Amino acid sequence: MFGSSIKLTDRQQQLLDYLRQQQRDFGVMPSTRDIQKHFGFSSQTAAMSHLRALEKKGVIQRHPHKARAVVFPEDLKREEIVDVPLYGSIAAGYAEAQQQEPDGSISVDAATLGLNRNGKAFALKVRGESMIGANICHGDIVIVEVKEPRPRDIVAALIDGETTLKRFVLENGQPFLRAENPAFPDLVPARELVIQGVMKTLIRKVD
Amino acid sequence: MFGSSIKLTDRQQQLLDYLRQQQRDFGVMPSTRDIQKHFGFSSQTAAMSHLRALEKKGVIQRHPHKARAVVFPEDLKREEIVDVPLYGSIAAGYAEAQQQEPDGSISVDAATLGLNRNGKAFALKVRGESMIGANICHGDIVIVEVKEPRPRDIVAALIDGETTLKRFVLENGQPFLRAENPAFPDLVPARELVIQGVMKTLIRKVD
DNA sequence: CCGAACTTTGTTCGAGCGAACAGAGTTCGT
DNA sequence: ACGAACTCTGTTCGCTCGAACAAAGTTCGG
Repeated sequence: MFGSSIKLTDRQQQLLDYLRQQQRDFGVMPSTRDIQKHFGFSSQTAAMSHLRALEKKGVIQRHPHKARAVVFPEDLKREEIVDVPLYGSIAAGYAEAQQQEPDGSISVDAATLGLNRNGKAFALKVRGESMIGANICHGDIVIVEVKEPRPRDIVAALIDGETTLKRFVLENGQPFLRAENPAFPDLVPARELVIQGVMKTLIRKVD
Repeated sequence: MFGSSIKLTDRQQQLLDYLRQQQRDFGVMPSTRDIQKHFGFSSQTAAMSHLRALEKKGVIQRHPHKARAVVFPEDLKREEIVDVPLYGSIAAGYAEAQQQEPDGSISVDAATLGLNRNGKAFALKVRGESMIGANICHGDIVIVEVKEPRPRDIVAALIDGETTLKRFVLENGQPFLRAENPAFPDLVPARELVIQGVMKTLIRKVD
């Protein structure tokens, strides 16, 4: 992408990997003494020199006179990340509070998701082809924000004790759900319509 | 989701927001003395107590006896995040090295993307309906990994000085590109076929 | 072969920083 | 009105940690 392609020494690469691993595993950067011990240096100065070298090559940034103050530049440029729990399916009874165990988690920056940290959201794995007319396929992952739907929104709704994706339609003051597939009938709610949220984003992984 | 719903005091929320903001802006956590100064406390102990309270409520974790060692639990559970540059379009001549300025950036965890830090990738905004048969719409964002395509892969290819998305097909030893839309003809390469990468993931934002 | 960059040693200094303790004012629910 | 939780003060102790300096061994390209 740019000038970061200045080559690193073997040792410098090792140090960088160590920094990254520590940050991932503990969330905190090692001090120069931590580095010294990990690499078996007899002096912190060795660690210091390497950090200085890495900083000169632009792969890290440092805040002078602050402890454990090594930063990766890419982390600074990054937007805020939000974590969305992924449910393979949502069982009945958990319509309001998602108290189930997630099947995993999806972490994306808020900007591409169109969400903020406050808005509750979850991800749902699509089953079946009932929304194929909206180009939503079996196996796709849909990010759903918990909020009131507007007409024509695609929503996650609780039907027969199972969450499915449908389009929310309002005709003559009567709300109902419509599949985007001629093979599926409209669904007029028997009693009440349990809408769990509104689709905001779609993610599809190809093999 | 779980017990993190223990309510925070106003002051505790302010402190948490401050921690988050500092981490975003500088990549480093504030020390107790930084907190003290920021809130105008006359003693660090106030900061200490609040940190302890936040830790007890589970919204932060701390590494005892380490400097600036406050961690957000969600950051620890999170998978590795990779940043993918987004290009609205890729002009000719930049087929190999993406030396253009990105129109933005997408940050997603590696697991969701199916990529690792090493593999080069970029994101592309889809224009037109030529892949509608594969349920890829105008306006979708496609993550493309730079690598050799296998037959039947969907690829980003350079055609007439512009990058487009097509299916890579191999028939009788002859490679060509096929749109997933009957209104578009097959594209047999005049001279050579410039494949920029293979589609790995699709992201669609709905209004 | 010579020098530049990389790598490591050994030591000292002083500010950074978490931790602890005793005490007290404030808010809020019951 | 009583207590619990929240909030803040003032101070001291001692490890943590970055920084600096002088020196030298190692690797490697030209």
